[in-house]
Amino acid sequence: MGRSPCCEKAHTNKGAWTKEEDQRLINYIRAHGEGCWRSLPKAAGLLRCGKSCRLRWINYLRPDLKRGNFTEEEDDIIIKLHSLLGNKWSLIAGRLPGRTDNEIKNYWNTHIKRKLISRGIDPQTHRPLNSTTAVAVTTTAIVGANACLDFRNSTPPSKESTNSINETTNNLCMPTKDNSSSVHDTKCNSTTTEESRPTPPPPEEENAASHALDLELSIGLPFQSNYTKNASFNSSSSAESKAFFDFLRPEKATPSTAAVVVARAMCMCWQLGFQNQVCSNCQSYNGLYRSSYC
DNA sequence: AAAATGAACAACCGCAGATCG
DNA sequence: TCGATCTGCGGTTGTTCATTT
Repeated sequence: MGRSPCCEKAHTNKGAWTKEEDQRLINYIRAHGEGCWRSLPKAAGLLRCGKSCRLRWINYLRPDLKRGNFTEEEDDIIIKLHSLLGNKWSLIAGRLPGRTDNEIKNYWNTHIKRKLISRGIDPQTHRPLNSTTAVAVTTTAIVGANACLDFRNSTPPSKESTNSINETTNNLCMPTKDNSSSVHDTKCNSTTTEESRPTPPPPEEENAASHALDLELSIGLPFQSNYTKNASFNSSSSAESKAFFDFLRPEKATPSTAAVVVARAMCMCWQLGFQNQVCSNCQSYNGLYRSSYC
């Protein structure tokens, strides 16, 4: 069957945009707003594919873009979010106002990757480069546990996994003083097996992962919002898993969805900025409940 | 000064999910 | 319910600029 091409390729320009093309696109969007990228080129008098127009606008012409170098703080946020989300550039970009997914992706590939490697950290796994065995074992363990909160998988949580998340929510926790534990220590109080514990990373990784960084992913909402108080959470609710993914998209997230999601997926230690100490509840440094709860 | 090399960034491509009729 | 279409995402490629030899 196959799909029709997004545009008539024979009559479209490719390559770098000219100033005139940029101006036409800006003028059109100012007058008519975004939307219907397919018909936009013709309407705006551009010999470009709709996708190309969209990309140009989003990555380069949008007025709210923040150009210029990334700050150290942005670096830390990107690293932290990447460790949670993987290559979900659009989600990461959603947490960095003024930055685009493409920009972050490029920046990751050209700067941060190298930075992490020079620190002896695998940029994909965020673990020490020489601990591949431990990583493999850990990964297996997590997958075996249905990876209930594996953000690196773009598939929304299954009903079962959402259930698991529910069971671990609203538990206030405070960090322990166990500073001897590693960043990724998995002293899970349930079924995590001994062999699933990863090798403790070197102190350097702690910096890289920036555990002390409070990203305010909770948007500062209290747990006891009306939603969280009153809603009878049906763990198999698709609305809830939708809320989770909406949360990761700021333009879609509402205060209620954010509160719900944070309450369900993140431990309180995350919100309180205790990520530099192992938490007695979630048993991790990153505020994420371990998959062993699943 | 010129060529070679590497880094940075813009843009393209193909795919998957969402939406609509 | 299903197919067609649209949109957005992530990976990859191509081009430009800077640095090194």
